[in-house]
Parts: sequence; C-alpha cells; structure tokens
Amino acid sequence: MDLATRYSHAEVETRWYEHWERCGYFRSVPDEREPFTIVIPPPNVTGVLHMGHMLNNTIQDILIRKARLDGKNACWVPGTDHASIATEAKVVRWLRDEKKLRKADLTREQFMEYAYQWKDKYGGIILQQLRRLGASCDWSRTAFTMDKGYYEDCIHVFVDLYRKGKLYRGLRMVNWDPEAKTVLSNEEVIYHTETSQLYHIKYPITDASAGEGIVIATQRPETIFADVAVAVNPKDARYQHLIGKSVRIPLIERPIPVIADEYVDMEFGTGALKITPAHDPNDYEIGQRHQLPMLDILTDDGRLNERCEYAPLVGLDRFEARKRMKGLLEEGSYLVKLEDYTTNIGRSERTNAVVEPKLSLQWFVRMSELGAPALKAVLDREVRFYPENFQNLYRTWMENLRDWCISRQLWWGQRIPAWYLRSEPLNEETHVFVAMTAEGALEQARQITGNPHLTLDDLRQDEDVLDTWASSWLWPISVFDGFRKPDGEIRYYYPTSVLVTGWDIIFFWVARMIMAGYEFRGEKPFHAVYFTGMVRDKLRRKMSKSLGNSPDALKLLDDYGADGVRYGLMSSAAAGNDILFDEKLCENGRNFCNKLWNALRLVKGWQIAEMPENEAAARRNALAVEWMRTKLSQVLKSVEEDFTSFRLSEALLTLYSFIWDDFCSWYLEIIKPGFDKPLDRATYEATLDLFSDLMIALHPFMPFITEEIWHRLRERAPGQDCMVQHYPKASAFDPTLIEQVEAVKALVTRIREVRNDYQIKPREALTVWVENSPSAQALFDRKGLTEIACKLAVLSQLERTDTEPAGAKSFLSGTEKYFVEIHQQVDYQAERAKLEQELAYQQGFLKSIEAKLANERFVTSAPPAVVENERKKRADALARIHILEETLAKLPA
RNA sequence: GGGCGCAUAGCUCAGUUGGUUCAGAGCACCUGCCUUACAAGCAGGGGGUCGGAGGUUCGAAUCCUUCUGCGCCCA
Repeated sequence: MDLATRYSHAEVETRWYEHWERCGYFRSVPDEREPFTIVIPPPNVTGVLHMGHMLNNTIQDILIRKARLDGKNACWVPGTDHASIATEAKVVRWLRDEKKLRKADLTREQFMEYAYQWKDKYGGIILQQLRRLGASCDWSRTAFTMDKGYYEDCIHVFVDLYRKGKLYRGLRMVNWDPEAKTVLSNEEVIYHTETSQLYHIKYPITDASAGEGIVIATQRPETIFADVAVAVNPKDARYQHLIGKSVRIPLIERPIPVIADEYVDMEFGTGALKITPAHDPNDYEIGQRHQLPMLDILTDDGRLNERCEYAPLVGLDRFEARKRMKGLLEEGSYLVKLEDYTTNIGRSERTNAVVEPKLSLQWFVRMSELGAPALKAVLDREVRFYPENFQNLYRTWMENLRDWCISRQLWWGQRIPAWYLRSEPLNEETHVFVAMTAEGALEQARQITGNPHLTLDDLRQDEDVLDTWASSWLWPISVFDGFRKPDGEIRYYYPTSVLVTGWDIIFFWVARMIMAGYEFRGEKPFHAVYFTGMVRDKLRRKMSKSLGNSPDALKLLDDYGADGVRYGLMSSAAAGNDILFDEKLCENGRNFCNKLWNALRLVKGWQIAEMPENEAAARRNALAVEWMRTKLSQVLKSVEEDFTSFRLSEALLTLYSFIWDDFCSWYLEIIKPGFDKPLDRATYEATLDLFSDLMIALHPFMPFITEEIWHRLRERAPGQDCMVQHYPKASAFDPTLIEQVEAVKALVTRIREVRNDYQIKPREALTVWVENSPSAQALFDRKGLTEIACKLAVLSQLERTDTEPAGAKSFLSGTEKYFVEIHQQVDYQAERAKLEQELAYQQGFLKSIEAKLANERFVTSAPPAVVENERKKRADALARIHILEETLAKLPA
C-alpha cells in the first residue's frame, strides 16, 4: 500500500459523510432496541456555525455515536428556531436592501410570505455546516419552530394554558425595546455598568410657608412630566413637615403630593424620590400601594408624547429630550446639581437599545404552578445536571419566579390566538376570546355576548406573536408530534436521554422545557442535562461576532479537519467549564490524526510470514499482544465509567494516551520486525484486530479518520462500517501483567537515560545484567518479558547474575539492581552524587511511611488494604535503600 | 446589596467517595536525534511547599472556618 506520510482529511471527510448518509445510518425509527435520544438545541435559523455550536454539537455527536455503537437506537433530532426578533430584523433589512420595501408598507400576510421566502433561501445554513463537523443527525426529522405542525402546537398550548387559568392578559410593567418596538422578557435585558449623570432637581412647594422646595435626584430628567408624587422615608426628619403637602413639577407646574414610603432610601441622593409609576418598576409598586395614577408619557418608539404637557419636547426622542431638559432646568433655576454617576443600564439583548420600563398590556404565563414540579424534579435528581452544581443556580431562579411575558410586538412568530370585539376596543380585558381558530372564537363571542348575529368581521385578532421561547420550550415534545399524536412515537423517544446546552440558557430554555414536560406530558423531557461552558478567547472574552474574536469555524474545519477540531474542543472541555479556545489544541488533534495514519502505514507496510522469526520473537510478540489486550480492557473500563458520568474529555485523553503511548510507542515498537524481516501472521492478525478495536473506541470522538483507517486495515464487506460496529467491551483482566510491563518500561527508560548520559548510540547493542533476587526472578520468569526489554532497549543480552560484573555501570529500577556494560570510564563522582540524592529521597520516603505505620490509630482505623499497601511500600523502600547503600559502598572513590 | 463559583508547573487545565511513589496532562522550555511509520516526529530532562492563615482527621490538593485576589448571576 502506498500511502502519503501525511494524513489529509479533506477528501476523507466528505467521502465518509456521504457514505454514512447514503447508508441511512443516521436514521432512527422506533424498534425493539433501547432508545437513546437527543434533541438538538435548535440554533437560530439565521445562524452560522460558531465555536459554541461546534463544541455543543461535537458533544452531542459523541454521545449519539457512542450509544449507536453500544447497540442502542440512537436518534438525534436536528432543527432550527425561528428566533422571532432576530429573524424579523434580518428580514426587514433584507426587504429594505434587496426588495426596496419597508415593513410598514406591507400587510402582515405579505410580510410573512417574504419572511418564509427569506427563510427558505438563507435560513438553516447552519444545518449544512453541522454536516461538515460530522454530526450524525437524523436529517429526515429536521424540525423548525414555525413548521405548520409546530405552529399549531404552540397555539394549542396557549389555548390550553388559558383554559386552565395559567395564562392571563394584564397591564404590567414590562421591559420595552423602543427600537424593536416590542416587549422583552427580563432575561432578554442585559445590564452593563455605564456612566450617566444624576440630576438634582428642585420641585417648588405649593404652600410657600412650608419652605422653598424639595430636591430630588434622577438620571432621567425627561420623565419628571410623568411624576405623580414625591416620596420620602416616613422616618426622615428632614421631610416630616412636608408629608401631605404638595409640590409642583418644574416647567409644567402640575402639583403632586409628597407621600411617605418605607421604600425610599434616606441615604441615596437627597432622600426624596420622584414617583413615576408608568416608567419605573419600583415606582410602579409604590404607585400601586398609594393608589396613585399612572401617566405614560412615552411613545412606542421612545419619544415624548403629548401627555407630558410640555409642548416644546413633544415628539422628541427620550435622549434628545434629556439633553434639552438640562438647559431648560438651568434656565428655570430648577437644576441644583449635576453629578457623574455609574449605574447599571439595561439594554436589549437583540438591538442594544436602552430598555425603557413601560406599562403595557401583555400576555403572561403564571409561573408559580408550572415551576413547582420542575424545581422538584431537579432537586430530587429526577433530572440530573452535569455538573451538578448548576442545581444551585437553577434553584435560586426557580424559587423566585416571576410571571413570564410571552407576547411580542412582532409579526414573525406564532400569532396569539386571542380575538377581541372590534366594537369594544376598550373592553379588551374582559371580552377576550381565546380559541384554536377564529371560528372557535366567534362561537365564544356569540355565547358570551348573547348576540348570535356576530360574524368574523366583528372580531379582531390580537396582533402580537409569541415569545420565541414560548415555542422552543415545547421542542422535546413537539419534534416527536407529542401534541398531535400523544400515543405515537413520542412514547418511544420521550423522555429524551440527555440535553446538551450552554449554561447561559438554563432559564430561557432548560427550566421552561422541564416545566412544559411536566405540564403537557406529565413527565420530564430528559433524564440528564449536560451543560457546556462558554467558548472564550485567550483574553477570556466570550467569543462573539461583534467582538470579531471568534475564529472562522469553517476555516478551522478546513485547516485541521473535523476530527482535529473535535479533538481540540474536547481535549479541554470539562462539563460546565468555560474553555479558553486556542487553535493549538486543534493542531494537537490534527497531529493525532497524523499519528494514527502513520501507525496504519507502518502496520500495512509489513511483510507477513506464516511463522515467527524465532523462538524469542514468538515469545516477545505473544506477550506483547497479551499485554495490549489486557491494557485495552483496563482502558475500556475507565472509558465506560467516564461516559457514564459524562466525563468526555477524560475518556478522550485516556484513549489518546493509550493509542499514542502504549500502542504506538511501546506495542508497535515491540512487534516491529527488523529491516526487511517479516512479521508472523498471528501477531499481524492480532494487531489488526487491536487496531480495529481502537478505531471503534475512538470513533465517537473522531469519526472520520477512524472510519478511514478501519477500512484500510482490512477488506470490509458492504455495511461493515466502523460507525455501526459494536463498541468493544472490557473483559476481566489481570493487572499483574500491566505492572510487569510497566517495570520493563521503567527499565528501558533507565537504559535510554544511560545511553543519553554516556552518548552511546541508540543502535549499539548493550549487555545488561540484573542482580539475582526473588523479585527479579518473579519478574523475568514471565515468558517474553526479557525479550521485550531486549528489543526496546536494544540489548544483546539481559541475564541474571550473582556477582557484580566488572566495568559496568549499575542503576536501580523498581526494586531491582541492574548493571550495564558501557566500555568507557564511569563518571564515579557524578554517579555518587546521583546515588546519594536518590538515597536521601528514599530514606525520607521510608521515614514518612514508618511514621504512618507506627501510628496505632492509622493501623487500626485505616482500611486494611491501605495499611497493607503501606507495608508493601515500606518493604520496597527498604529493598531500594539496601541496594543503594551497597552500591555506594562499592563505588570507587 | 443578595447569591454562586474559581485559585494546582511559565500558559491552559485534569485530579471522582479524603488513602497506590499523588502532586499529573498538553503546550512552552532544555539536551540529543532527519533511527528504513510519523520532524505534525523520536529519546531523555528540568520545573509546582496545590492562593494565605487556621481547623477537623491516623492521613488533606480534596472536608470546615477565615482572609486575599479574580469571575459570573440576580437586584
């Protein structure tokens, strides 16, 4: 076989992905096997592959491929999220740039048609990109949160919750995004510390006898027109005489009362607080307590409206108005002080506009009842979190649930199935008809109003759509048709096995899916949640498009191959830990591929003979194979445990070092035949089998190269692909052999060290003796071990001796004393220094062990195995010290 | 202001229920090698009193308290 010295991934990866897909390996249909199900966290339909996706989906693919190899019916459902606000923004921009259309000029229906057009043309690119990564999703199941069926499910759930009294419409303080002109949930508001200015403004007192005025502090001077009171703390001596009096709002002279409320912090600002219930959540609360009116002075796009009563500012943007206020207040001598001030400003996650608290009529889900079973499930480990400490975060949030505002003032999304009477616009709060269809709503309207003559034209549907998360929380149910066919295949696939997602959406999505699972199916949506960390750059910044610090995912795949990138991501990605991404890690992955490739070249390059070269080779190879099989069992056992506890990086690193170090550096070197010599068939076949097993074991992590090598190792029948084999199972193994080989490895290393020290050529054969002792005997009685040592250390002989050979350098390895013939003057001075250092270490070591063993309480309270082990350590140390002392004594001065 | 988490080699991090010669890996570094699989490699090596202090224990990187320094979430 003529193979290039470097592995090239490009052709291999596309070829195998196509092959797997053609063979239908990704497809899952219910059968008698145990299911293993994952639903993808649907990326935004507008999304393109970034580092976070690659990490997240690599993990899912590893779990899915492993389950498939374990003989389970693995089903990974892909899909995308319609991402209402993000996508609508994209579509609006596209319409403007490409079609020269403005949203305002389109009807809702026209807009939706364009939006679907856009989605079909540009949406879901990311699903194509996931294929490059090797994702073995069942593409035939690709779902989309705006698919017809999915849409219906959302509507069904809305109606269901409404009927159950878990959904209501109400006037509440909400976070308003004046740019997108929509309400945002609390989770969609991002707080940053920003500097602004604190205005100290004097409100003149109506009753001049009580004083000149009261000074309040605010960062938003333009909102004074919406003030309905000034509040002070009832305990505040400074203001006692003013409580109950009234003050006048600067510029407009409207009188407002001075009230007392515990909420007011006497230390903050001047201790007097302007109360603006329509534009501040805390003021809203105070307003409610004191039955104050609410005055909304802002338009939906953040401009002052006529209710502010100050004509010069009507129509101005809130920030422009703020600027003008400064001059106006100064002019009227109302501005007492202006100071710089740092505070947390909330901005819209999507548009980055400063969020305005605003009073608004919206739809809310009552969270208290939904939250209870979802919290319990996690605390009872019914749904297990990996890592477990995310439970804390989850609990804190779940214990402080606030009602969820699920209406959004957008078009791209599921339109809220609520209808109102056109003739009674003011009665919306009472005359709401919630139904699956307009006809259903009409039916209700007729009954409730008692007017049988009402027609569809008398009804008007709510203009708003659902919050995106109010569709994605149904994902694990809806993708299996759980609402429309509750007894269909969902009974097989649900609850899903594991959810893999970033911890940043634990509230947005994870918590709500758990709630939806219990609410609509009476069962958890998944058994486990694996939280991935955030991928950060070397400066610990979250990778984002706006920072431009994210490497181009596709370029990484080009440069290092999917296997290399998967390795790079996984090698440093313990669950829940953020990873500082470094391309260097992908380079390691690529190098590993090359290592595997070259191991293949080596093995396939050998000539084969029916019989071993000689007795020695036969023994050597037989033991090597036995050792490798034993070690493989040990490794598989540990890999299996790692998978059970989702310690995927551990599993990968275990396999990596087993393959690189044990298989390549030791095993292949042991059995490697001499120049132009053949390898015996038995060893060759065993090696191919071992190599094949290694490829299956590594396949979940690095699917492409393992498939390629699997096929190059042997001629495989059609359908005999690596990805559909059985994962190798650990069998019972005897650790003694592993220990013995480790002893030989240590010996070989010591001999190589001697070569380095004395500059003896690697190929120059050396003669080595081991001092006769019971332990030396026990070690080298193992058939084949001596031959292995000779091969690896390049020895002409390794024999036991009772006498010290002349002109040899001695050294200690394990508990044995060895002599190596070096044909040159031994540097006794250096030798003595080395031995003394070693002796000092061993004596210290011995001392610590003896202290332990002399301790009565240790011997009585520690487990017997631990004590026994300490005794063995003592015996070994004593043996070593004896040898060292003896050697030192005999050393020429 | 409330809560959560982190601190281990120059860098990035593992280290599971406290117990094996347990102080590890990769990268970086040093020395020697283009040895007939692989220089994307091979052989060998140096480097950390596990953030500080105290405590529990026969035994602590691991458990507890506290301090310091970071990070994050919520208000």
